Amino acid sequence: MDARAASARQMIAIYRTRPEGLENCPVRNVVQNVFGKWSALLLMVLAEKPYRFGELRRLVPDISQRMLTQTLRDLQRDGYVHREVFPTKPPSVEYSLTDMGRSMFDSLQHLLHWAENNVAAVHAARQRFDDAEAGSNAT
Amino acid sequence: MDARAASARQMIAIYRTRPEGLENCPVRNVVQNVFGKWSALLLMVLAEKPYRFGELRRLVPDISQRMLTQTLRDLQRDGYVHREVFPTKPPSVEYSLTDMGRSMFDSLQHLLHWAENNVAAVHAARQRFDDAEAGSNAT
DNA sequence: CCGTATCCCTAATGATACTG
DNA sequence: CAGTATCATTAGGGATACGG
Repeated sequence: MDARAASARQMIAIYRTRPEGLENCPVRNVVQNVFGKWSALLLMVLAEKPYRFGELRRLVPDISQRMLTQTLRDLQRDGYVHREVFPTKPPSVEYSLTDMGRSMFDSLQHLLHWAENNVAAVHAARQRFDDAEAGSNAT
Repeated sequence: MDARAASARQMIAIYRTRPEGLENCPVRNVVQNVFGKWSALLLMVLAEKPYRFGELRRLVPDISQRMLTQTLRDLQRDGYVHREVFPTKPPSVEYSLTDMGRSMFDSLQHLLHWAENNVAAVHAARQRFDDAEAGSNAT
């Protein structure tokens, strides 16, 4: 608790110390890009093993081709994903995590596991909140 | 390395097994709400200690009042934040992390720290990517 | 002081069609 | 098979003014 507080204080210090800190904040610069609608999901899939473009599409059935391309590109740009083109006919492209991607994913894991183990609790909290809200809105 | 793959496979299994899995996926249901533009930042601040509404505004100077209210409300709804109203005149409101919030934040921490320690590497990766792109676009 | 309501604008996403 | 381009839609977010 004091460890957490100290750690938190240190991080927000970076953020709020100087005006440019707002732009250089790791949370905004780094974390934000992992928090896109599809990023975490794709990282999870790629953490299992490398996959081809079409395979990823099938594994994440509700992503559009547009967002798949774009998200992979963003992840590649930040250095998490490696893109390898095989000059077959027709060409195939394989995506895999880089060392940096694996390193980052290991840190992200903790949160993913927490989520897995606490979906029910979060849903319950929402339920309570919504019920209380409905109650206070009633006459 | 196989631990990661196994863990990842298990998680995406949950996600892709059944159609309703798409909606019940912890990543979407839980993690997504921590990944909003301001959520992680506010959690960091509140992890240090409880704060009043106005204090939070000052600590995160570039958030609008609207988004501060809304983000706090969302975090409260999911059970991470407790909202306590003190009937002073004028009223003051204190926000603090709940036990669940602290538990979740501990898991999020890992990622935040990774980001802190790797901002430079991520920026470097982006630079390389953009340079390579510019190169291939040139004649 | 805290929160809400409104208006408005931009960025994010999806659907669809087309190319190497 | 992978990827791009275009269009249309929506959700996210900022500014401002008002209310308890």
